[in-house]
Amino acid sequence: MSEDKTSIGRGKQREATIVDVADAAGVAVGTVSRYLNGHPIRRGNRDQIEQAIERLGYRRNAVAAAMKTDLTNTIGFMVPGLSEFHAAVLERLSYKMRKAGKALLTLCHNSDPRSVCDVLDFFATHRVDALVMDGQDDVGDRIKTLLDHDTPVVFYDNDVRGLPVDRVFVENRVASRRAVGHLIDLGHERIGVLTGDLHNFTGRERLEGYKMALAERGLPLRPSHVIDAHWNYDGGHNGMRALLELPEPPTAVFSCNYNMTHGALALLKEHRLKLPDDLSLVSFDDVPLFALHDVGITAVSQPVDKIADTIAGILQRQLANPAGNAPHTTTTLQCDIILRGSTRRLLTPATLGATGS
Amino acid sequence: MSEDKTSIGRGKQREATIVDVADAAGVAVGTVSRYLNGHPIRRGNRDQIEQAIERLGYRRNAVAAAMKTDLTNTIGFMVPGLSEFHAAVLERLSYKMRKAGKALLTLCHNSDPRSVCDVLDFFATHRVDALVMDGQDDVGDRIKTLLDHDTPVVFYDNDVRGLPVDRVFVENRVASRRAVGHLIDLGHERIGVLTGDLHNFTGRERLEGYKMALAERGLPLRPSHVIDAHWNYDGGHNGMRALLELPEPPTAVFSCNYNMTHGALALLKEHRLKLPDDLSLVSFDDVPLFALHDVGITAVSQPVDKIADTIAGILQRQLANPAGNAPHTTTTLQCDIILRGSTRRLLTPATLGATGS
DNA sequence: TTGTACGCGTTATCAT
DNA sequence: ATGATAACGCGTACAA
Repeated sequence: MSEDKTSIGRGKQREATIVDVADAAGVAVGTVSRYLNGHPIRRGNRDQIEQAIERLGYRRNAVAAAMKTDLTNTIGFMVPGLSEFHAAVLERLSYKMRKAGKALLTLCHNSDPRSVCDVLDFFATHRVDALVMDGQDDVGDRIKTLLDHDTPVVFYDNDVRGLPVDRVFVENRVASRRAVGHLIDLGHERIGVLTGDLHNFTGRERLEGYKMALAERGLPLRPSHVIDAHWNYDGGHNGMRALLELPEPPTAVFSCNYNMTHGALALLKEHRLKLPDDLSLVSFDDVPLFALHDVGITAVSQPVDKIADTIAGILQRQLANPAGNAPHTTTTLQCDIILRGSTRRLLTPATLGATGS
Repeated sequence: MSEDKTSIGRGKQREATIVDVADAAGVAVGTVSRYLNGHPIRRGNRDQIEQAIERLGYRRNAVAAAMKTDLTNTIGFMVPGLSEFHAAVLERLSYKMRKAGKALLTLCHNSDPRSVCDVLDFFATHRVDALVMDGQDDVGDRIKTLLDHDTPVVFYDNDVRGLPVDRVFVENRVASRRAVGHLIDLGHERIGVLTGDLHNFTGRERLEGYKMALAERGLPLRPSHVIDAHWNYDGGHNGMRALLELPEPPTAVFSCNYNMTHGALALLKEHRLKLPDDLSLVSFDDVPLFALHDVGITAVSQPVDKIADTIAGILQRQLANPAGNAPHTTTTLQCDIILRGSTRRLLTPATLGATGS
C-alpha cells in the first residue's frame, strides 16, 4: 500500500546504485566501480563494499554500463527458423559465448524479407556487439549500416556475395557431388533431385554438386528430374510425387535438406513404397533419427559443432579487435557422408532406360 | 588513416544522436524524441526530422532509452538445452514477442546448477523485462531477487513450488496415465518405465501417471521395472538394456521423454528387436519423424504452440501491468496421445507371467 | 590508490 | 505542439 522509499516487500523499491553502495561503504563511487571491474582495491574498502552490496541487494546495471562502454555483451542471432540444424548451432554457440560473458538475442525471420529487415533494425537499435545470421539477399543496405558502425557480422549456412563479412560454410558442392556420385556408383542413372530455393546461394551450390556428379560420369541432365522444392516439407512431399509420376521416374533421389527429405519420406510412406527396394534416397543434413529409420537414411552430415566453434572463434577475434580492421575470413568445412540402408545397388541398370529413349 | 570527425568511410565515425538530428532539423530534442515515439508532430517539423534522420544515418539507441524507461524490450529465456521441444517453444515464442517489439535473450544451462545461477545473474544484470524458464531447484534466492524488482517470471515444462510466478504446464499425470492405460488395454501386464530425474517435478508427475494406471487396473508395481534414465539418451539406452535383461522382462515400455525414447530405440535396433512384435513402446513427446519410423511410434504429443502462445499471453498481460500486482496463474494444457504402430495387442497375456510368480 | 565531476543518448517535466 | 533542462547509472579522466 504505502509508497515509502523504505518499503521492504514488493513494489517500486528503487534499485540500489553504485552511489548507494559507495555511501554505505563510506568510499567514493569510483572506488566501487573499480572494484566491480576487478581493479585493485584496498583490502579494507573491499570488505566494506562487499558488505554494502550484500546489504543493499545491489545488482549491477549492464544497461548503464553499456551506454558508457558501447558494449552490450549481446550478440544478434537470426535464422529462418529453429530447425534441428540451426537449433544445434544456436545451442553450441550460446554455450561458447556465455563463457565470454555474452548472450545471443535470438530472432527468426521465417524467410520473410520484411521480417529480415525488421530484425536487422531491431539489432541495430539495440546495439548488439556482433551479428550472426544465415546470408539473406536484399539486405545489403542494412548490413552495410551495421558494418559502417564496426559491428562484426558472420554469415553461415548461406552466403550473400560482395559484403565485407566473415563467413562459415560447408563444402556444399563437394558433399553433394559425393552423395550423388555414390548413387551413380550403385548403378543409378535416373536420379532425381529435390532442390532448395535457387535464388539462394547454398541452394545453387548443392544443385551444382548434383550436376557435376552427373556430368563427370557422362550422364544426361534431365530437367524433369530437377524439382524446386523450396527447402520445405511441402516442397519435398509434392516434389517426390511429381518425380514418381514421371513417365520415366528416377530410381534414386537426392534431397538437398532435411525438411524436404522429411516431406519426401512422408509421401513414400503414404504410397507404401519401401527404401531402398522401390527407391534409393540420400539426404543432405543428418538428424539423429535417420539412424533409426527402419533401414537407415543415408545422409550428408554437417559438422554442427565445428561450425559453431568456428563462429565463436571469429567473434572473439573480431570483438577483441579495436576497430573493424581485422581481415575477413571464409571458412569452408567438410561434411561427412553417412552410408546407411536407404541406398541400394541397382542391378541391370540401363536395360529399361535404353529402350525408352 | 585520418581521425577526422567527418570521415565518411569505415571507422570511429561517432553515431548521430537525437541531438544531431534536432540541430539538423532545426527543432528541439524533445520534438525529435516525441516524433520517434509516435506522438503527434507538426507536419513541417516531421518532414524536417525525417530528412535529417535520413541524411545523418541516425539509428535509435535502445540502450539509452532503456536507461530512462527501465524497459529493455528484452526477455530472458533459459532452458536446459535446445531439444526439439524447447527449440519449438523458443521459435514460436520469439515470433510472438517480436510482434510486440521484444526479443529473447537465449541461454542454456545444461542442467548444471552453477550455470543456472550464472545465467540468472546475467539476466538480472542486463535488466531483462521478464524471464521464461523451465523450473529449476535451488534457485529460489535468485528468482526472488528478480521478483522483488518486479520482473515477471514464467515457469514452463518443469515446476518449482512455493514461488509467486506464473506457470504453464501440461497434464503430465493424465497423459502418462492414459499412455500406460493404453498399454494395459492391449493386454500388457509387465510394463517397464524409463523415468526422468525424480528430483524433478515433471519427472515425478509422469511416473505417478504410470503408477496410477497400474493401480487402477490392479496391476502390481514392480520396482525392477522402474528405471531412472535421467531424461537423456544414455539413460534410455542403458535403461532399456537393463529392462530386457530382467528375468521377467516387460512386454511394453513407457518412456517419459524424447531423449530416452531415442536411446531406447537405438538399443532395440542394435539387438535387432522389432516394434511392436518384440516389444510395445509409448513415448512421452512426439517428434515429426516418429510418424515415419517403420511402424510409427505411439507418442504423447505436447501442444507446443499452445504452450508458447499461453506464455506470450501471460507476458503481455504482466508487462502491461504497472507493478507486479497481477495475480499469478497456473495453466495446465492437455496432451494428445497419437496412436501408431509401436504398440500391439498382447495375446494370451498372463500365461507366462502366472507360472512365474 | 582514492575522490570529484563530467558525459554517454534518451525520456520526462516543466513552462511557453 | 514545442523548447529548455534535469535526470537515469555508470565509467573514467583528472587532480589529489
